[in-house]
Amino acid sequence: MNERFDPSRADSHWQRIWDERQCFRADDASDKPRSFVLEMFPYPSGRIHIGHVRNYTMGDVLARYKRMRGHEVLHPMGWDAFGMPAENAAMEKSVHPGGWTRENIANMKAQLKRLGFALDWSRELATCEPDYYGPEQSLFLDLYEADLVYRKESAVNWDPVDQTVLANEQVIDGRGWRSGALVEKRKLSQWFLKITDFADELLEGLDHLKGWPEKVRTMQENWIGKSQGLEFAFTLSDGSSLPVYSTRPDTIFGASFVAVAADHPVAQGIAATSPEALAFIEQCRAGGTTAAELETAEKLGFDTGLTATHPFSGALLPVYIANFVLMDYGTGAIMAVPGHDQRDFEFATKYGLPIMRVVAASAEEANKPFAGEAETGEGVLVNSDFLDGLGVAEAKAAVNARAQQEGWGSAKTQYRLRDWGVSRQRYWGTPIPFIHCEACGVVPVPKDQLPVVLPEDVDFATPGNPLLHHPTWRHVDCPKCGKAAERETDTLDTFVNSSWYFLRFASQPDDRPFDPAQIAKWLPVEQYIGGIEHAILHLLYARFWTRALARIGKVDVKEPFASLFTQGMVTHETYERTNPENGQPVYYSPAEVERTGDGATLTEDGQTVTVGRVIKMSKSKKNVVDPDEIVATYGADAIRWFMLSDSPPERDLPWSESGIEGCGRFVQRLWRIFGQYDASASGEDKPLDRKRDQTVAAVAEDIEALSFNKAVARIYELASAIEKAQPSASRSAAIKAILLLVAPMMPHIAEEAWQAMGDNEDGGLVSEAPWPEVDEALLVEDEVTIAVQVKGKLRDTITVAKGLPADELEALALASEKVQRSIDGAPIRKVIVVPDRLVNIVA
RNA sequence: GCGGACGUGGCGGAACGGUAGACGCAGCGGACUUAAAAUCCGCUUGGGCAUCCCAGUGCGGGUUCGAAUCCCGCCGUCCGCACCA
Repeated sequence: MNERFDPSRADSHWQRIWDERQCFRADDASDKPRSFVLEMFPYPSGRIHIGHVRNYTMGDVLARYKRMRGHEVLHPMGWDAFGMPAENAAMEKSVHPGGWTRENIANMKAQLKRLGFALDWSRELATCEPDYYGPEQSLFLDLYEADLVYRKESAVNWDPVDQTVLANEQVIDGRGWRSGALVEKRKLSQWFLKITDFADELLEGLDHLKGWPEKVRTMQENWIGKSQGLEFAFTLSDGSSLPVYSTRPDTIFGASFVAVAADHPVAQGIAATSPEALAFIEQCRAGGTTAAELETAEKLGFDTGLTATHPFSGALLPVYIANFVLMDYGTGAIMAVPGHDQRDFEFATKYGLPIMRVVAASAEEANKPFAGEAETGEGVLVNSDFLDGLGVAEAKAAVNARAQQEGWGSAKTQYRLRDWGVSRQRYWGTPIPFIHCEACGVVPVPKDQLPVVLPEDVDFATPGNPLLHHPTWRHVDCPKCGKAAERETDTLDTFVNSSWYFLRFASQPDDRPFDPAQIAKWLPVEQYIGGIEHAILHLLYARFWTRALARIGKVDVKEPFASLFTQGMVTHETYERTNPENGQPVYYSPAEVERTGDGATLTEDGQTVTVGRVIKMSKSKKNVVDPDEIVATYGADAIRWFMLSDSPPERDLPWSESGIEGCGRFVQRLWRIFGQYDASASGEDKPLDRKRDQTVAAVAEDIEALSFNKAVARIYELASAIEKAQPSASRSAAIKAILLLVAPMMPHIAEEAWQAMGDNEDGGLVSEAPWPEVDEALLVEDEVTIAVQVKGKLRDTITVAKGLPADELEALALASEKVQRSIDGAPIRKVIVVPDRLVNIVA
């Protein structure tokens, strides 16, 4: 063996061998147990970033490990290739989105290959290709036939200067990001998927997703937001009826005003005759639209002059237009109970409206004043007529019953979840396969005419959707009547693309989206790994899409991902100086900076730069490192090892230059250990045998739990034990074992050493070798070290045979000189003995 | 504002309610070398500067023979958000 391991040669060598032998192709016909390991596929932005490397390394270790455990592993890769950045590039650099995207894919694929991932590239897919989005169109038509797709009016952000629809993120302070023009709300007829039909199913299904993090399930549960409440109508002073929804009907006697959303018909009606009301509504629309902005914004209202009659007391409650009421939830109108809802409390305080107590800790506290905030907890009803003395739950039931009985309201289950709007007024997406005919209306494209292919000859110089002003593409004959008609020019939300790609990975026939028999074999995905930012939307949409396909009999699986793991971000410290001219920070990249002990200097001028906080790597802060450069310097195994070391995978991983250097050193250290392998060595080293098998068993457990940092620590320990050992058959066995343990993590050096050891007669690869067997008997220690405490404080430790009875342990503990000194003659009151663990003497 | 999580050495972190700080990084000392790199050995929570003891897991309480771990109340940091009526 050479003295040093040379990754620049070995990496590409083994990557080529794996390719040639098609080591990682999944066999659909295999009768082995199956493992579908999947990481969220990347958007082809152009370069792999460190976060991808972390994500794919974790999946790769699991995939390679499962293969060693005798599983048939499906570990595919593809490209989430539709989306806005390609169109932005087209506008900025005059390149075609398709060309730009495909070039990025080629670059990133080469980068992934250099990292040595065990991927089945034969199943590679890109969502921007007709062989992917064509089948998607066909599935969309299936859902349409099943009445799960419909059209309705919905508002979009319209940039009047760029003549284009903007995404929320393109609206900055109410203005278009490019034009700077004030954004208008425009109503368009758009396509929706009936995800709300599945609200209960999706909620219910969360209970069975045992392999999902609790926090993600909670987030989805809150997102779906099932609530039980009362929908009832107020009679207004103009004679009309105003339906409201409340989850706290028990507090109805505490209602002191009624509020409607700015977009509510009542508000619109008032605005028609009141310029002040109109101005107020405009003001509400101008403000921020996110929850955080709205919740922290000052509560504002406009008194409409109308009143609403309280259904029980007959009191006349003022009706306000309020900026904190949402048109999208419930009926867009509320009964406001300031005493028991914080938002209502703030509003009532501002506008001097009554704040009444209707829930109290006890009847005696019926008139206790409020301590500056609403009380939303449990209690008994007070000041509430026939409800007095009831608990909150009973009172809700009583009010609901009365409303039902008297015919002015009824109990209702409400969901926060809204239907999924999938229309995008953009070019670079899946064309929605419909045709608009003046005579026949909206007509689906017949399946034998799919795919509806995006035209390549498009013009980005003209503002707006290129599909709209393409000279010929839109114009088709109606499939029904044959007269001239027009294609739908909206494309599908890219979340549709990612809602079924895992199905296409499992099966990709030419003539249909997938073969259900293959889906049944591979799905659900055994382990899905990706960023927490997808906790709600992507994961909920994928769950919905799968369930929708199951409902219409296309697949036999309801939940696509059996286990989910959400990884942390990769972070790095920042380097900055303050620009003396404008006081703004100027950031420097790690490559421009030299780290010196506590501080850092800019290489260019040798002057110091401030070492800033450790934050998520981002281009704007320049605290990024390029995986390619790391691979070129240290090799793929070192960067993979770094991704797995130290930080638990669900937490953030701080990147550091010294950390990757340490990983590079460990690669060489391993190489020296491998070099000590001697197949002919003899002699037994029992403690090393035990350490070896304990490590093998523990690392297996750690990998299955995705606790890679712990597995890494154990491998370090075994490495140290091997280095301290004398040559023996045991040492050679331990070296072989550690090679197999690191093989899923550092496959290149593992292959190189496997070959160099030369006792794999058939010339097999370590990538095809089985995981080492463990002698269960060796795992059991025969000696244990026991803690001896006096009054809970450690005073001594004693090493004894494992399984020693309690009375003997107690005697040994009391015999300890240190213990006797600590007891100092005090009477012993109690002795707690935990066999094989500790003795605690209470004196 | 609401929801979710997390607080352990200089840093990343280990630790079924049972020896806190495994393992890695950084640092210090030493060996090897003409020298450097590489490598190897040792030390590394704080304090009293004793093989001994005291304190110590964000802060304050509590449960327990025993708490980083369980409970209550604070403080701080991070993440998500579509006002959930």
